[in-house]
Amino acid sequence: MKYHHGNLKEELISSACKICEASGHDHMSLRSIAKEASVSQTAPYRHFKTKECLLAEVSKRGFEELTERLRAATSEESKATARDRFLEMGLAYLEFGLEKRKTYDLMHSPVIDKVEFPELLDAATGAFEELVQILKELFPGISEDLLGKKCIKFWALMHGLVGLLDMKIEPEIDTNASSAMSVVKDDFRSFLEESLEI
Amino acid sequence: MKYHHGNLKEELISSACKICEASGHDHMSLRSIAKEASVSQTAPYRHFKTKECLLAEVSKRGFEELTERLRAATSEESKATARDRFLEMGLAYLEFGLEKRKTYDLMHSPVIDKVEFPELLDAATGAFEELVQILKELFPGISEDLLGKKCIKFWALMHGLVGLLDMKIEPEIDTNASSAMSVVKDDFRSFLEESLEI
DNA sequence: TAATAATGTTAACAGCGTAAACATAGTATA
DNA sequence: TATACTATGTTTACGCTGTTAACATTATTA
Repeated sequence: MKYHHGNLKEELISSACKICEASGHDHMSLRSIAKEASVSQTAPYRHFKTKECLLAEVSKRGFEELTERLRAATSEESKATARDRFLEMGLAYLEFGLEKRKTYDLMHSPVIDKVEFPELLDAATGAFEELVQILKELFPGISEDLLGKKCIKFWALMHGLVGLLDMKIEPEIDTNASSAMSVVKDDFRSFLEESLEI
Repeated sequence: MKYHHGNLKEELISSACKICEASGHDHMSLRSIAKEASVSQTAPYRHFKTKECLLAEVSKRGFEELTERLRAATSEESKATARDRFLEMGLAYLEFGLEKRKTYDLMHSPVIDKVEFPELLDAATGAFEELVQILKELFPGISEDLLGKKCIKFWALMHGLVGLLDMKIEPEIDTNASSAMSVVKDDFRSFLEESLEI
């Protein structure tokens, strides 16, 4: 066991990511992260000024993975139509939000003030840019105003859906049949397509 | 200063609400809440089994206020059309989310597991029910499936918008003019109306 | 080779949620 | 009315947390 770790910063981040997705960000303690990386509890302070800085890094990784997934979904290599690739992107967003729900929560948690972390803001904007690109392709020559509205609408709808999908707030309708949410799931494609209209 | 407070439970809740909206729920300590109510730091334990129970009560109050605002917005006393009252409800939701942003965050925070607090779940469902009612009025005889889809769509859109409205993730469009978000704000009515279609 | 910087550890601090033991006040019962 | 009981408050204490300061070890550089 050597005194100097060599790659501690990276290992702390991946330990933090692991703990975040396993237990949720409010159960992430600096000490548990340090322990996960087999290092003393104050070692992280050589690499991160505060706990929030480490959490910001985890959040940033989350946005980077989201960006990557969105990019893959809309990749032109798939030869599919722009509309289909847009739909794939919607699915990819939803899948990320549900699969990595706890990380997704951290990414949108007010505990990290994005204004204080420009790189995190960039990562988040990067994900948004994937949406902008596919919409520009889908609507060539679209006005900035309309593009903005479509972006916000899609993003809000997806973000809202992720938030609702594992909450149990549902209308008291058709309780013995499938829930309102599963209706959306089953019909996600038309749900998404409709979000293109405005 | 009498030993027995008389109305401590209520005062603890309102102190908690106050601190929540002032500082955000991750800065709410049981001790600071007790201090705000001028009482010893363990006094809350005579009224709440854990801190989470007190937070759940704050969250519940939030959903009750939201429900009240939605109900007021769609009140038939206004003599407006169902469509207009629906639009008012959308505005009311957004206003609540932005005005009481920190409470709104608590209400949707994963730190409180709604499944463990049936009364909280009821309060949240109550707000949702306001939406169900106005949509039933707006679309008489609507099928349960379609109603469910419209509910989810509206709810997700509103929830997503609140989440986005003070985040700075925006597309790089028209940077010298108004932001994409302000476009949505200016055109909120048509944005909302469109959400009725599906 | 010696000084310095980088990166680790240990010790200590105040603030946190919570439990246990105790104190006081209100209420029911004899 | 006296006494027991219950409800509701306080004090004390525990382990966990983020963070700082002081110290130890290794790597780098003059």
